[in-house]
Amino acid sequence: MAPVPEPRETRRRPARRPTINDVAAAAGVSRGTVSRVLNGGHDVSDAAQEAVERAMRKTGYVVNQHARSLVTQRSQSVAFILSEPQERLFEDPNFNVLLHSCTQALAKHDITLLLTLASSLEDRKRLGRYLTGGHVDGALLVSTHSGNPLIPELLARGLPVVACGKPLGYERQAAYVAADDRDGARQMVTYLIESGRRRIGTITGPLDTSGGVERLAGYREALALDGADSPGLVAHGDYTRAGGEAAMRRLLEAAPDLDAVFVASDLMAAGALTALHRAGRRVPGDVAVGGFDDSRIATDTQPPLTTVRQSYPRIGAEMVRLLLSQIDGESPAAVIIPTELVVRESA
Amino acid sequence: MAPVPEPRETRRRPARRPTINDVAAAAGVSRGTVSRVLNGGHDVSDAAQEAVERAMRKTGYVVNQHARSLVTQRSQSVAFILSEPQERLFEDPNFNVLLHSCTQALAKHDITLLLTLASSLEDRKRLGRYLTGGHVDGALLVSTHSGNPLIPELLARGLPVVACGKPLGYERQAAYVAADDRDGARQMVTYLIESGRRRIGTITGPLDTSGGVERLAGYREALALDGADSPGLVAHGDYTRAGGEAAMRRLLEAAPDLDAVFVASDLMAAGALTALHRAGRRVPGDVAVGGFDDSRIATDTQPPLTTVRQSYPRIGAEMVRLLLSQIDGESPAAVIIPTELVVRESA
DNA sequence: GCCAAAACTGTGAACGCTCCCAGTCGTACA
DNA sequence: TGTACGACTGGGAGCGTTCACAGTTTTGGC
Repeated sequence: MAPVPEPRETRRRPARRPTINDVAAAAGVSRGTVSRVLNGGHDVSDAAQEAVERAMRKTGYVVNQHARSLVTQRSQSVAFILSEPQERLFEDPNFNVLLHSCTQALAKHDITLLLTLASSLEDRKRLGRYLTGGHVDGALLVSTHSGNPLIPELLARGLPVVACGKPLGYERQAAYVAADDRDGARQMVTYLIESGRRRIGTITGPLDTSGGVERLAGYREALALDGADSPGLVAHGDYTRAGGEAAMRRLLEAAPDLDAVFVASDLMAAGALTALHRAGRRVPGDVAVGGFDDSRIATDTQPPLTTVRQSYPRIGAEMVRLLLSQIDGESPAAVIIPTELVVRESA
Repeated sequence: MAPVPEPRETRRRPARRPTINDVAAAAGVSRGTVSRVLNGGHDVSDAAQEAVERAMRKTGYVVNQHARSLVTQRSQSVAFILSEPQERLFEDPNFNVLLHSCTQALAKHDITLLLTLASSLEDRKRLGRYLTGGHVDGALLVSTHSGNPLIPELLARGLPVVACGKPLGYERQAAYVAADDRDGARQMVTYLIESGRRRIGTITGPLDTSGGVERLAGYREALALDGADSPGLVAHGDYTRAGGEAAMRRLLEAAPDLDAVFVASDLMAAGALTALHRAGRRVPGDVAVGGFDDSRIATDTQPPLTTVRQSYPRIGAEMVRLLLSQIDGESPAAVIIPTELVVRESA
């Protein structure tokens, strides 16, 4: 009788991937020595070191991360969590900058960044299980609207977490890195006042984000300080271009005589410019426009935007620093990054 | 002597997270029973089931994924790999659609999608280690330029991989899902010919991607079939708007009499429209423009683009299907998704 | 009321690592 | 020449699960 032919799969799925024991055997040393080589090679003779390295190459050994993590309780990876409808973020050039700077900062510590999405409730549940199951050593949170249920869950599990922007409702418990939104807004509005504007409106961000709240607060502070408080000049936007355009239209209707507007993001400011243009107002001649973010958009608009710069590379670096220190057992901290007025042509 | 105060950290980092044994003890059952509850609850009495569930709630138990993965050899997660400079992809609305459809399809199997970035060589190395270390059960690859060193590495490890678009150089070894680029291009160019165009140029994608190569091949096939071959009418683009604009300018210079152009992506086509407009050509009056992708951009241009639709939701779903079947031990396969001509106003 | 089968339960043995301790050398110093 | 110490090595124990198997109890058919 002919032998049964070997099933096809056998070739694709090697019976067993080499373990540390296979390497040890091939190198003629013990498991312990191989492990030492794997972890920095302290207290290993040159001969052993070389034998192990050769054996690893020969066997094609790759460490089994699960086995390692099981004992070290570390996974050498952290999650970068988007719990926002994705499109909005991907559209934002600043998001790319932040993502990139976090990746770089983590790379220095040989930690992999995992970008995870959670748009639906279902997603969020699975993600919660994933994160608290020990898959990652910590989490970086962006776009933290208040009421994000992931925050308390991770906090309760003791998973190190750092938010980008004040996590409304958890400022005391979760670490975060935020730009000095209030001061930036104050700088901008003060600048508008100093350049002679008297009827200054604002388009805010969503008021369930700290950026939305704080920038509005800064606007109010600057105006109250100068006794030029002007209620009714506030319109709410949602950080989108279309939202900014619509808000600007409302503002023009409610206060046709306004001569300046502080917009809480560059993208919304771009929309506001469109609305002003359609309404026949010149910028900055009739109406001065101030943005926020100093994103790539700011230089692409006509005219280029006077705006408030927040350094995303720095924010990313600080987030990573805070996260790593928490992973090392430090208690959570908050960092506020200063903001800076950038004068261009729109104001 | 006063006792040394307990260090602060103790509160934040609970001494030990509860294990399956703690749950078993609290529920008055054995480890095995708890495990059975964890894995579907087969062969577990109602009383035991309930006792275990109560114990899990009481102890705040969460399964340790590393321990589980160590024995099951599965991590219930797959990587979605971007080895491209990120910005380009994030700008592409189709990318979002693909990402979303993959996430959804995986969610049905309770598998988490991990988006990983690898722009630099260094990144790629770390990512290689991460992936082959057993962290993920498989990988989805997008934007696969030929010469991506990650592909052979993952293949050699036997990690299930599915590429989006033919992975040039590894078509035989790696599974992939691709739109029928060649046929789509053929349809478009045939349509241009049939509507009476005679001097038909093309703007290609990068020729180290299968989309670039195949769409050009389709263009050539359609023209050769009709004996209307027109060498010199080919310009190369890079899938960006600016690249499309520049390529169109070159085309106009080399062949001022062209009356149609097939552009290998909608984004480049949008750039081409700008160039044509600047050159004073009317579309479609003087020059017909055909795009590819049917992305969101296609309806935003002036005039809206006649283009070739490839269904990204379907591509994502198929990628996941192929990946899961490979994880189950099937051998890699290729799937070609049909493309469809969408006639709008630009041609 | 008996017996086989089904339903349920507990336990030892992995899974592949790291950590720690005990041990074996060789070397420098008294 | 003895001894202490450092450099290096080997192997047991344990990380928290799942799995297979051997039990024990319950059920159902005759």
